Amino acid sequence: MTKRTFYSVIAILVVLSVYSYEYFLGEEEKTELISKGKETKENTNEYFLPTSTTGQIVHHNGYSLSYSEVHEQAEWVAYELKKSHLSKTNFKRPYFEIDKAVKTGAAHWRNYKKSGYDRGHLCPAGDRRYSQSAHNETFLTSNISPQEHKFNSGIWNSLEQKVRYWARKYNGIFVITGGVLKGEMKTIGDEDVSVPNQFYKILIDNNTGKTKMIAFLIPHKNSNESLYKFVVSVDKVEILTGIDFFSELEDDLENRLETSSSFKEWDFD
DNA sequence: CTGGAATAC
DNA sequence: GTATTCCAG
Repeated sequence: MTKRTFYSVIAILVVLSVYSYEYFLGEEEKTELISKGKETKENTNEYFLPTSTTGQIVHHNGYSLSYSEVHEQAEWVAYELKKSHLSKTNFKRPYFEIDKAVKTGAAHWRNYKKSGYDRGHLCPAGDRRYSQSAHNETFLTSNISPQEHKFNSGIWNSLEQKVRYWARKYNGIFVITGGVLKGEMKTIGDEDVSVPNQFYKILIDNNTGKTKMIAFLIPHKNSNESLYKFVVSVDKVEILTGIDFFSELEDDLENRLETSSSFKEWDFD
């Protein structure tokens, strides 16, 4: 065996062992890895979790979130939307449940009843249609924020559909989304759930060889303007929210990508 | 797709 | 609270 062949065999063994190790991991152990932020894989966007300003990160199978007890909703929800996740299966909408994984107690859906606001999904049900459990998991009150119906079914819905389009086109993307929980906000319900004045969505594509990201910041009202008009730099969202995104990226790359508000790499159709 | 609400049990 | 049916952006 030549030296070169020997090293090739070693390389193959290493790759195989990594994959088999992961294969045999239970969900709990995977969650462990995620929370420690040590999971890195090739050809995937998984696990770009932002920092938490509230100190309460919760991991579900289909998404992770950072819960703000003060505002009774997540400051961010993060998940990977793989190409393979895209499905047209039509599940019946379940009832919203209180997220028991939120130790401080997530809000009850009653806060939203007759409030005039939608229970707006942060991780959309439409992104988790690959299994019944993944779909139902999005119906936790830690995954919703009060949204005007015209906003939710309008421009926000358009953005969510664009995300699915990009996930299909770019072979999966990683999504971070939430309301901007700052400043004066209206509240609804007995638990005073804050109504954000703006919502953001940040996408990173680490699959197509060249890492690219894009951020949207949209006022909480419907708009007929084109989506690209709401593109901002990731830095702007960081300044607004106090959340640090993509800190695991190499500093130069992080800095270069986060200061940019260019969207030329993203096909808007 | 995104959702609410009325009604009956 | 759950299930069904009907409704709107």
